[in-house]
Amino acid sequence: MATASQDLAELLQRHGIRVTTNRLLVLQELAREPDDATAQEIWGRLREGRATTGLATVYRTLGLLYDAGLVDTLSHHAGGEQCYRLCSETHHHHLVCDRCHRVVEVDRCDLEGWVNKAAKRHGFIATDHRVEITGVCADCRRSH
Amino acid sequence: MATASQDLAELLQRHGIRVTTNRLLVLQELAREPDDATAQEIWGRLREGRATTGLATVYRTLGLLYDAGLVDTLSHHAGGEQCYRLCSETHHHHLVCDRCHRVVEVDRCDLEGWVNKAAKRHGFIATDHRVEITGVCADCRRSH
DNA sequence: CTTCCTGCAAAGCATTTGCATCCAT
DNA sequence: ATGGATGCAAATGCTTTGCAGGAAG
Repeated sequence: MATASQDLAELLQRHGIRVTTNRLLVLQELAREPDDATAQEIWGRLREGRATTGLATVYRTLGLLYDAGLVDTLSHHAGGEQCYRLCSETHHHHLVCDRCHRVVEVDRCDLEGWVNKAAKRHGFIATDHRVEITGVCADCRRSH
Repeated sequence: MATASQDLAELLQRHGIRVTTNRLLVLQELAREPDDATAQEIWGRLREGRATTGLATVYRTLGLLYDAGLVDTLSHHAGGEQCYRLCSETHHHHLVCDRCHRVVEVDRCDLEGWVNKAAKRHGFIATDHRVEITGVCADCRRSH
């Protein structure tokens, strides 16, 4: 049986990214929790452990993972810190809770038709699209 | 007949924003061209004219206009400079050209049904949504 | 007159980069 | 071996803030 760490290593290799201790640590941190995290948060958590990883390395790694399409970035607080989040490698959208900032992926996307029509109406040819739905999640609704 | 400048002044007043020379200048600059602009670009253009407006004032003004819902912000280059753009005050979405970065508003949005269904599927109650379609505009397609 | 606005310079903060060293392949 | 990865510190660049003087109601 493959360990989680081996899975992550393979994930990197599959994307032509050299496997290093730091990269696995960052990836593990991203995989650990469903919520998103800033570069500085991830760095903080690594330092709490025995890791000596530098902040610059965390940024470099996140950039790499982003280019490979393994993480999404969301900017909750416009202009502030960027949030990173491990994501599925297929087309999907985001559902963000206004209160707790939890992010959930919406997988089934059947908007291609609508998107193409809207684009065409303005002379565009659509190549991609991105939807972000904001609202209140079940937990937050219940707890108030 | 009302001048453009008077229209802009009324726009500010209607939103409870004090009318000042600088604010009108920034608003005029935003209104002048359909493409979006960064704070620094706007500042540069004002300085090319006779204005002595400070960069800080441009930022303060844009923040004000944003809070009032008069401008949208887009961040093309994640983490880089923020782009501002005068927008209609009603619900709409964006169509962004990958090549020239032109932004067009998509007004008719009939996605509420889809959005609510997607949110409900994950236990959310949707309060808002935001769609960004990327593609290639007619001009860019023609010129290549 | 009083409150808010503005310009300037300085501060703040997230992110990037230079470089010597170290590690993966 | 050798090219890429890393830690650290310094640099960068966007944005915000403090403050004294100026404009709007």
